[in-house]
Amino acid sequence: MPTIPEKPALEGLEQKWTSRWQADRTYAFDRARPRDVVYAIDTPPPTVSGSLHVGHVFSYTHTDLIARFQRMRGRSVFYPMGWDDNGLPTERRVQNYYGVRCDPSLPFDPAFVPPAKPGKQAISISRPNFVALCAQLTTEDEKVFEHLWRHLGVSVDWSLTYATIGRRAQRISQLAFLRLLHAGQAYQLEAPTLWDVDFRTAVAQAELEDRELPGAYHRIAFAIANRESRIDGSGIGESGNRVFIDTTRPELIPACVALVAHPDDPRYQPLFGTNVLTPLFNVPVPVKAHPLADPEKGTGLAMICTFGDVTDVVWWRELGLPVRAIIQPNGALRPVTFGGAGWESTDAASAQAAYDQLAGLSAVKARAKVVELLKASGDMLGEPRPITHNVKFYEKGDRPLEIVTSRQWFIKTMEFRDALLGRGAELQWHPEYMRARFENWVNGLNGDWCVSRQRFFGVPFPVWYRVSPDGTADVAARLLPREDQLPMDPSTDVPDGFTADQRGVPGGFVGDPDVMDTWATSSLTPFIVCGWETDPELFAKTFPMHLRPQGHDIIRTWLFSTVLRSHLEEDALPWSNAAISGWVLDPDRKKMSKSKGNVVTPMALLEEHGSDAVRYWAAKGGPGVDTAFEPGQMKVGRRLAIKLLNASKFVLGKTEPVGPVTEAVDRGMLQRLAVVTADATRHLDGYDYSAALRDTEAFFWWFCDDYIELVKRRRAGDDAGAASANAAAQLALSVMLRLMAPYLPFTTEEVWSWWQSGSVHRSAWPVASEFDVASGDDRRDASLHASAVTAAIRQQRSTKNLGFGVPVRAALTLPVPYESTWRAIERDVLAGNNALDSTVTFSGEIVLAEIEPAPPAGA
RNA sequence: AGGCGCGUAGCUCAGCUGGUUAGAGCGCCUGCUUGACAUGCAGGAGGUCCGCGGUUCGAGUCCGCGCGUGCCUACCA
Repeated sequence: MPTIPEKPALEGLEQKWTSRWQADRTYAFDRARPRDVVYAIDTPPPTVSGSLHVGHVFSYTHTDLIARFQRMRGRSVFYPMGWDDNGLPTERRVQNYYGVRCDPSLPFDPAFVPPAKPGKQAISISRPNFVALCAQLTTEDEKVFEHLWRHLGVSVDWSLTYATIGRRAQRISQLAFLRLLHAGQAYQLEAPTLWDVDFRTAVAQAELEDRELPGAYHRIAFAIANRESRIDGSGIGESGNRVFIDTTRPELIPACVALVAHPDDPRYQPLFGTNVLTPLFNVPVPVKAHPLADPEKGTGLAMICTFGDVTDVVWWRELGLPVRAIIQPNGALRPVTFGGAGWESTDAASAQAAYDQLAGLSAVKARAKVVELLKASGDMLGEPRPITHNVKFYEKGDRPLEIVTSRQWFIKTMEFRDALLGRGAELQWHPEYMRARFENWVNGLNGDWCVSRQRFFGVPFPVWYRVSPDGTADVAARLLPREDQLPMDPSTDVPDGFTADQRGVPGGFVGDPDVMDTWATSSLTPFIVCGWETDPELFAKTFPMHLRPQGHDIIRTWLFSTVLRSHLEEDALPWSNAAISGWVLDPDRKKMSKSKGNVVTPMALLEEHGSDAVRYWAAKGGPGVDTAFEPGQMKVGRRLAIKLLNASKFVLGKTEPVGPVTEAVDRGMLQRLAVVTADATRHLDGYDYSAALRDTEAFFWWFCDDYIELVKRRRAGDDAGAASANAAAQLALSVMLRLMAPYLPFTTEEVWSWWQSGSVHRSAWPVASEFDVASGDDRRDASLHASAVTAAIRQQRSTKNLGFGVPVRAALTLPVPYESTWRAIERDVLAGNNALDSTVTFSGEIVLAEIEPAPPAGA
């Protein structure tokens, strides 16, 4: 006999079942099972120092739907969770939380304890102390995150957790790096690099974002050094001995190394090959021709600086120009001496006088100063013309990126572009069209991947250098650790053959000061979780993995870099499927974001509506589809869950007698459910969880509103008809609970526990053979006809204002095909509609009902 | 500027390979204590399927053009 609560409710189900699942290891991965039944998921490790938002709940639910479906289909689901604690967001949080800053020159202080409250002045601490604080804080954050995921019902195996800064991740990151280095696929190069002047670190192309910024065109005169080359045309000064450029960055005039125009631009033909003089500084610079110069833009003549933007880098490289760098890593203009090599000027004294007013200023302040100087010298035509333009920023940065020449580590990507496109074609995308995002990105790559960051809380490069007699690092003389020494930190570990006191001294060694880009570690999540190079047995069973779920915003970063690393190390795709979730949009159809102040705290949301209700909303947002944040949908989900409790209570409230399923309405119901099951299975196999939910949900409501209403009186008896109804209803309930288990894991588990042993989440996904008790004929029409006649009678009741409590007589006109089903459904239809009797004629094509109140009993 | 989505009821969305009078839920209106559920049930109103062309016996669905909207990429002179 089922044990059913008097008043079933959703409240408290999350607590009850999360602890039970944990105790029973319901979602534990069984590594003893063979590879062909494993289903491995590489789920995004959330940035643990960031805040969780509704988007996380949305997309992690999608992943969990697939995980639960695959588990019920008999797969051994490998579903680990990671924490992305590596990198800048954590550093920032630690700095603010404790009021500290990292100074790598300081020695480790084992006695350091952070202040209870951050002081006004940031305390400088050593790198090991700083990293320890990062680790401490992220551990706290991880607990909060894990609690939320458990509360949401994500069926992760929590014994498989990893952190991207953890020992395991560090070892694999360093090992993979050394392999790339040995293979010649990682290299170090001194090159112009995108640089954030606040974080003082290099950043990669993938981390850029454009922001619209107000700016202004300044029309600036360059003197034509050779007076013979007179030219005409627009943009050229009337006097003929000056040419004009438009620039938004006049402060870079001292860094100008050439002017450039399109080779076919008639206005500037005479200038090509000649020199002009920069204003204020009188530095001779050549006028070059290059097809990238746009005749339509500005005056058609551009100033090439080292370096104002990425186009400058292209011009500089392709035209073989010298470097005249003025922006320092901190963003300030560095001191320069005019007249010396590389800074030749026809008037060094006045150049120096001008520049001395700029040195030490930030770019923005220097700009204002240069404008002032240009106005005074008469080299600026008119006033600056305000424009808005897009400027490249580091996605986490506050000031526009500069381009600074520095020594950085790179991983080769450019030579693998075609191979990566091939991998993108090989990968199954859900939805299919997301592949275009990947191809778009790969086709647009303009350089190898810069992986070094001048930061602290990250995986160090496992490299030392010999120190030259002059005390500087000899970057050509690398000292590498053995693989069995990993993970290591070159700032504290000592290379073989050296002693600690040789650090930094001539003839000694020094560690590479940089850490890896977070994506250099995050791109290895399949390796970290599958035990690459550490657990060959596990690796063979889980890699390549089956599913990478993620948002479309990180296709260019996470997905791309993971495909690259897997291609380089294993010559394979890291996973066979990528399921891409959409955005969560606010009611104005804008992406939910903190800055808009429209972010809802996920935990509050789960507590308000219930986890199953929130999951329902998330599940309705199909793969890749941007979905509105809609509490209304969560209420619908909640109603569904409550309805499931109540309907289950009703079905299980009377389980006897049971017998063969003989009645047409029962058989038709089961036959329809068999179709629903097949459809839902097919949809989920294709990662279309929302379509599967739609089918299942629609059937469930029909089951409640029509089927149960039709058979509840027959079922109340104890004859063969009741036995048929009981058997059918219980089978249907079992199937529906399992079909809904991935979506409503708490509710379905609760009901399952009333009458079944074990977890519904470990039960078998319904299959066709379960419906054999109703096979052999096709009674689906009978069940549909019963519904149609019921609808017609209900409409009459409503029109004539006859409540259900009023017994009626019905005169029915039914379409001819009903002749074959009517006899089999008549009893249920009449009972289910409180109709005492009926007269029926078969004609026409639509169902017509006329009803009148039946005479009172005994009349 | 290119690429990719999207545009269907007041709102949020389904409508697969083209096939009767275009669907669901929410909201709205009108009723109903019917023995699981008023956290419920029944009924109803509500649509030029963005526009214009084309293919077809037939187009919400396929093709072209346009408009609107969102994202990705490019655009820093």
